[in-house]
Amino acid sequence: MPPTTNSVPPAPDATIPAAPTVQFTDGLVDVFSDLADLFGNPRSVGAIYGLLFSSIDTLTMDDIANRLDISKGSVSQGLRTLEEFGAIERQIPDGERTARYRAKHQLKPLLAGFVRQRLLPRLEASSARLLGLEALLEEMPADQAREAAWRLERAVQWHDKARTFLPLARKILGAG
Amino acid sequence: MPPTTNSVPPAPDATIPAAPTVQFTDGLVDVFSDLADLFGNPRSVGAIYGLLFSSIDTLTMDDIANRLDISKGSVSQGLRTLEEFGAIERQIPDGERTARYRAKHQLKPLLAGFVRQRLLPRLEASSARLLGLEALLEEMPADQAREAAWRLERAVQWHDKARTFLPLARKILGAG
DNA sequence: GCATCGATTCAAAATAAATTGAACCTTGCG
DNA sequence: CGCAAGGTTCAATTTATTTTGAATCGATGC
Repeated sequence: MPPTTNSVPPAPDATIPAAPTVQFTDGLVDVFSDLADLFGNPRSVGAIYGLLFSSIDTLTMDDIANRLDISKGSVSQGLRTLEEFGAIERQIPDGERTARYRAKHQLKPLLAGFVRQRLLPRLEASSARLLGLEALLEEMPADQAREAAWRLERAVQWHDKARTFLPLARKILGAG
Repeated sequence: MPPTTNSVPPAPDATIPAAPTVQFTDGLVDVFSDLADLFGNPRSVGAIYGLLFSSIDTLTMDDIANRLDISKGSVSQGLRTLEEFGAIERQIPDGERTARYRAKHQLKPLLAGFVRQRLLPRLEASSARLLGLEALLEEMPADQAREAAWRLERAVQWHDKARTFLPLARKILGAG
């Protein structure tokens, strides 16, 4: 065994106690990855949020990429998404050049941002499409038009209900 | 032009009026495909529901596969999903062998089925995972454990809130 | 029994989505 | 300026999901 090796030998007393903390973070990262996936977001977005959520200190892009073992590109995109949602905060300490990130630990911003950025736009696109179908009713034979009309109305009602419901949901859930 | 051709020549007066009705159905199929996708289901599931939703008559598997131009396999799977959600009804008329399907035109069964079949199981899996992390707290250094504990509690609270909220949402939305 | 029709299954193919990483901006500083 | 560090973009790749369709199942009637 060469005495001049560069490798860092395991320092039993110092490093072993860290393992549960690492596992804990990994667990939260996994849970948030699953949640992101459940709601139609890339798992990496959830992973980044989970890591920030579990971190005491603020983290840089490189910290995140290294810890999660994903590319800087993914981290950049994921952080952008989370910032658009309003789920995290960016800060650049005075005199430094690299940005540091922290998670907001409330549910409300995350939820509200997700609803605003992802859900509502698509719901509204569907609503608009439905309204466009109304014009067809006049061109249809009368008997078919009658049947079509109430189906269309039903679908429009759903959309309206969903659109008015989402802000309400934010309020009910948002207290956490 | 051979007078004995088999091809069906367009009968202007009879077929042209049908076009708007076809367009109408296509429109609903598209909208429901988008909604299915928005909620993490295959587009074909939405397309099938949209077609049934817009149809006056009940349809068979073959009707659906032909009209949407998708394989019987996809239709079989999509119909199963929709039946599990409770969004459609299957019936086999007396003396016939092929099943016929109709959409339930209420939002409630569709929503409730989706929540029960897709959302809750995954939320509960996450909750269980979080509880498993509690055991790690005891093995962590005290200062880290304190920080970890309230983060974990926060995440658990979200899950609990979401789980109790979903049935409520069903009630509020379900009236349509 | 056995032949047929309707329906389901699931491995393979096609398609869609996420991730990578190298090229490219942008900013701050000498 | 010109350089370098930090960050972003996006075409190419990898990975995940959906769809297909041939094989199979199961029920019905002969």
